[in-house]
Amino acid sequence: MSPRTQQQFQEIREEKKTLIMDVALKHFANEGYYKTTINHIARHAGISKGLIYNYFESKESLLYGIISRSVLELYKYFDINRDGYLSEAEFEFFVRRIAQILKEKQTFWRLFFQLLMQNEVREQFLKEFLGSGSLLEVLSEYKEGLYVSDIMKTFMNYFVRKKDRKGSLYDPYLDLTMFILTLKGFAITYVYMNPDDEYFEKTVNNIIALYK
Amino acid sequence: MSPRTQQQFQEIREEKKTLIMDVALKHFANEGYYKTTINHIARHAGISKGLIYNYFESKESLLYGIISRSVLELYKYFDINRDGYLSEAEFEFFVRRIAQILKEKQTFWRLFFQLLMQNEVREQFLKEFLGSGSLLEVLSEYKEGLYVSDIMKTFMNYFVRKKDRKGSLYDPYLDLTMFILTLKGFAITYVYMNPDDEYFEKTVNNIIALYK
Amino acid sequence: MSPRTQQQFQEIREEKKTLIMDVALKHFANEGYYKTTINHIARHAGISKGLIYNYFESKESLLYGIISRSVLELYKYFDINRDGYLSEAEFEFFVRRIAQILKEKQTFWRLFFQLLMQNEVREQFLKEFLGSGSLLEVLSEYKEGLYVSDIMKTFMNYFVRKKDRKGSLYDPYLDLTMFILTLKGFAITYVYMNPDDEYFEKTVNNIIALYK
Amino acid sequence: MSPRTQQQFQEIREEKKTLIMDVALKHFANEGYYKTTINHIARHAGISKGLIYNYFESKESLLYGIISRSVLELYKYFDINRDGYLSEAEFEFFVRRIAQILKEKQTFWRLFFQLLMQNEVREQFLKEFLGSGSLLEVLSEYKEGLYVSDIMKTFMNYFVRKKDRKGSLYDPYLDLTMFILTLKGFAITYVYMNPDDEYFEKTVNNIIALYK
DNA sequence: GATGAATGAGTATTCATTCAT
DNA sequence: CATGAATGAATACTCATTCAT
Repeated sequence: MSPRTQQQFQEIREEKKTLIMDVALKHFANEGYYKTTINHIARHAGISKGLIYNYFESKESLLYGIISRSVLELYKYFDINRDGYLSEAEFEFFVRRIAQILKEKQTFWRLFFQLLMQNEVREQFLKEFLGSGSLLEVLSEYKEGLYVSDIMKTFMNYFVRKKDRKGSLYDPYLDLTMFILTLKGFAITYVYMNPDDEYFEKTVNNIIALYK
Repeated sequence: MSPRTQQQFQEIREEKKTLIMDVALKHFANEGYYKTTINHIARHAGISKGLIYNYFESKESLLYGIISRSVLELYKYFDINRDGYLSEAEFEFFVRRIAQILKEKQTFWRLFFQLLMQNEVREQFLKEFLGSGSLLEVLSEYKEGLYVSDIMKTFMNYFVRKKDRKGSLYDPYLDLTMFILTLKGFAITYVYMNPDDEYFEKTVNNIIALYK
Repeated sequence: MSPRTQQQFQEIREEKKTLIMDVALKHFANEGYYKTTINHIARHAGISKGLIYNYFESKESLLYGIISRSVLELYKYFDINRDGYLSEAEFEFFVRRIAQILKEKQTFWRLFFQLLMQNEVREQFLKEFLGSGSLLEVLSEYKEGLYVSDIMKTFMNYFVRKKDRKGSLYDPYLDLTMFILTLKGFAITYVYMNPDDEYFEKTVNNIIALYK
Repeated sequence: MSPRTQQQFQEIREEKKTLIMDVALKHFANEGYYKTTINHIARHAGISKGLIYNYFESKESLLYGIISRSVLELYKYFDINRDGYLSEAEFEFFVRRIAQILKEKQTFWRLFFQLLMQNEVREQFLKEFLGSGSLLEVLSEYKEGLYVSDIMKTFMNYFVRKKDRKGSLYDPYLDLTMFILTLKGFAITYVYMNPDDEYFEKTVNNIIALYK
């Protein structure tokens, strides 16, 4: 009979928020943001329409919430060393890590690429979430100037160093471009496929072999 | 003052249809299919809402019309020989052709990838347009069984033949996968960039060098 | 540590009720009844939404509570003698009293006039609160028949008696109408102005001079 | 079978806009702006919800449309001479005119006072519609400095001139304040009453007698 | 063929009210 | 007594589509 404590309320809030975001992500990713109605999300989450608005200001802010959450998780999962130096081993680790995250968060990546393909959303989206240097940058675009972000500088540095091994004809910028473009192709290919496909691993190995 | 002939009518019809599709494509690609209203299209095409329905049954069929038209054009532009044999020269030509089409039809490709990223649309879309073998298949997915389409068979054949040159450790299926995945990454990278970028050509050459 | 007595509980209840009504009045008056949400009131009162429903059955009954309270206060503040006789001194006192109450309860009067201006609310409102004769009647309307309420009879009586002084051409009903109408104009003018305006007092004196 | 001309469309638009505004005004004035739903208006106008949005951007802009229209009409009906001079005859004419407009546009005035009584609306409303000097200013407030508007200056001038007749003790500013306040009381009294009331005319005459 | 007024089903959003704790 | 999560009916607004002219 005693009222719920502040903490209990907090827990309920967190759980419900998570539930809503999980369900929404699934449907946004599969049916598309516009085709997914708030009603639909509520029904599949087993809650009322109104409750969603208790936790999120609008459909759009729900979308932002989902992305923010995933971006934060990405940072935790995946923090490249910021000294700007990437060893070959680290390079390989990086690629494998991306592949792994792609598997684990396949649904999020579907949403990510979906938004990325919409010109209008794209602009705002990139500005909002790619400011601080991240894996997302690698998989989206790197338009702003010349690889300004930390992660891009780190990679550039890595490919420049390869020049010593590869000879003077080697164009590190081209190799970087090719690497990122290949990574993107890889991501987009497997984001809609069963990642247990035997060629998933083979492809990863091949990319590493090509650009290490 | 003489009444228009049947053919003149036909021409007017075709012109109007083209106008509508051009305007619609531009807005679908840039603002997104859902965010683009029929009203918007009509206003920008300088015609009335009703007229659009004179030429297209629905918004969706307008979308289909646009895609069909482009697919048809693709066939004209780009018809790989159907004997299933692809020489090295033809392979190179094929890649350069894709790059060129990407440049010329950049807007269409933006729409294409946008739709491809939406799971639900994707299914129906692929079934509708990829049945008869085409470049689209290469840039989308090749889920249905094992490369059933003609074009895919042709490519598979090409990469299998490479085995003679590359030795028995060479996995033609992996190479094909890598090639297509790279092509996809290339397409997605440049679909939103200025194609006059100097690295556009360099990248094309590199892809050819890697997979020829 | 001793359990609270019945009376203490009662006092707490009264305090909370007062708090809620005070906050609600302020917001109803300033932002309008419809634009003011229960949530808003709760937040500004530093309590929970639910608690409001512990004290008031509904938003509407909260409104009624506020008005009832003010009406009761008005009676306390301001009880015209019921013998139906109003001396000139009493008349003057009455007008000054109204001006004073207008100053002190400015917020309530804002709410009062707001409700009065809504035809639908108006009907019900007037029936509910003006039945027993009150200052409110003077400042709202006096439609029901011919001045049936006590206070109106008293005033009518006052103006009729003035006829002796003013001569036979004098129309006491017209003078009463003018007096009340002027009072209303006065109220509505100052309900939104700073009542420390120097013309506030001057106007009061003028009204008294005109209708005493 | 020939399509409608541009002018026919224009006429339809005007008619429908008028219809919608008429119906909306009636309900806004009687049931209140917030209690009146778009659905309600549509049903009573015998049209669909959607059509209202074909003519007005939002519920609020419908309200603004209604007010603008009436304000424009007021200007046409009622244009005080701008030379700043008001003869006694013109003064009388002015008061009678107001009374007449009050009768003719009773519904509008109900809406007007309703909005005026809502603090929040009030501010924006006054700024929007009272800037250029008008009857509305007289019946609302005259807060901005010292009667800056033309119409107010004209009146001030009128009352100042009265000083010659009334003697040096006469306070023209007080008299103006009283006049306007009385006018307001008059308006508010009759805006909800049957204007055929015999005292309507008598009151008008009395106001003229008092302040001419 | 061409127009744009008209429709209505659908969508996001709000908010008074309830109720388990 | 007190809390705020939860509900759902109601509301403003959108937009593809129809159709009379």
